[in-house]
Amino acid sequence: MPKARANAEDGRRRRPADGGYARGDETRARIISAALDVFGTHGFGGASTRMLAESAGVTLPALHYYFDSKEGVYLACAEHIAEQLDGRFRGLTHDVANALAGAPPPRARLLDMLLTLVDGFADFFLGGHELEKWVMFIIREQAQPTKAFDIIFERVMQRTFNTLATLVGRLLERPASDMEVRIRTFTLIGQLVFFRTAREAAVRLTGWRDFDGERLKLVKRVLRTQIAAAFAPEQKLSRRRKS
Amino acid sequence: MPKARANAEDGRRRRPADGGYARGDETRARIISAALDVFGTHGFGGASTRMLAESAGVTLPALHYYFDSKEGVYLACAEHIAEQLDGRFRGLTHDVANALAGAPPPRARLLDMLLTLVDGFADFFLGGHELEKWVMFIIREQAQPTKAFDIIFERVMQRTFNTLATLVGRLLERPASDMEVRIRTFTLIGQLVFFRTAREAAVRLTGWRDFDGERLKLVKRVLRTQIAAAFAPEQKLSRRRKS
DNA sequence: GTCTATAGTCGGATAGAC
DNA sequence: GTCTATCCGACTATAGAC
Repeated sequence: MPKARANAEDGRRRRPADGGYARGDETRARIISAALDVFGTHGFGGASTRMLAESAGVTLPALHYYFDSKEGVYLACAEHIAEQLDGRFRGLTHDVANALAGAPPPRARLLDMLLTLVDGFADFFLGGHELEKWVMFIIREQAQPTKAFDIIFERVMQRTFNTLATLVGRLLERPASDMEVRIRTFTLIGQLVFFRTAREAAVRLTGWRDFDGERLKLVKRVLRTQIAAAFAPEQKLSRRRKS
Repeated sequence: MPKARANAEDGRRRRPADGGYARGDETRARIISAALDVFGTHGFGGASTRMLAESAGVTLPALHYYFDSKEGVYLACAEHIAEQLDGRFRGLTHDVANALAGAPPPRARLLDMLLTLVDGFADFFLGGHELEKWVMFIIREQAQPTKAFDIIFERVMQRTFNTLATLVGRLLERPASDMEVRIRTFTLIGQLVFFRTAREAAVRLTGWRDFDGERLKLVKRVLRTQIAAAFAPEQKLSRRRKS
């Protein structure tokens, strides 16, 4: 895939020295917004600069003016995704992170927080926001990670996962670093994300066209049931102890 | 992505009329084998015919001799994947399908079958076979399905999913067509597949390099625990009844 | 059946006018 | 900052010798 660039600022062109965020910034934003869509749908290799330009309603050289190269546009997309996801997920995990930092909440409260969190993630992953193409962007990066993956992983995934793992850990009375805790956290997320990564299969297997309204409610109910069962006190953990 | 072709046999060139599977069939197989790797890694757009040819150790025109076009190679890959997956999954689900066709097995036996099945799927999705690149091939198709997705869906996914759903349905005392049953089946698979689709994230979050040996055992143990809990008799289903 | 050579197209990127 | 026009390399695909 793309060659690394020798110069400057993640492929983004430096702003002119006279300073000031001129009208061009709106164009810049429009390019990124369109590129998210195009890259998300076709991938880096499948998207052409001409597609990107047309989709953004700008001419081809505009792309190279605002971003040094196609890769520059791509990385700018990754940064945009990281920024937006970070904001969104921070909103979801904010209360949990606070609660976990303070006095240990009772078990019922912990489970409640987890269920609420999963509910929020379900809205995010199953609903049809503008954000939906981003997931494919990220999934593709997992097949062959570029700098874009580093950006998103370090700025969003790591923190969000650790918050979740800490919560799961509390429920299992183990630290967030425990591997069993981390695996369980991972499978938990997997249940949700699969509706997005295997969306076409999901659509065909359910006969649904989307996952909104009542359908979303059904999915959430199933998830709650399963998670509540998985974290039922008697079922706390499997036999083996680590140390 | 690729334009549909007007002619012949899923893009595969008809064999010469003198019949006979000459030496060329070995070349053909080598091309497909290499192409699976290249398409799996780079996607359709990201892969070039030159890559395909070099990787297979053939010259460029050989590609067009055996397959009409780049798309022909791609579709042949899809057929290969469908064929192999079908074989593999039939092996896994064979006993289950038989058991479900006969006299209703006791509940404990049903759960046991489900756990065994999940074990088998875990080996498949987490282990590092030759088959590993295929998953990315399929995941990409979910973003923007082409004929390749139809091939794989109809030949493998549908049947495998329905077997699983039937089993899950029995455990929940509902038909395989019930939406709650299908959703639960879907989340079940999601837990497994996520280790492959989000492999890079999984690797970074666990610090593991692969999911073999003891690590695979840990993942399997976690899955068994969770599934057993989710299908515990008391936890049979959520409140609502359908009809 | 397999090659070399090449046609024809489209890709990313740039020059230079305005 | 934004455009038209264009370069040039890489791409898919084919023609035609062997």
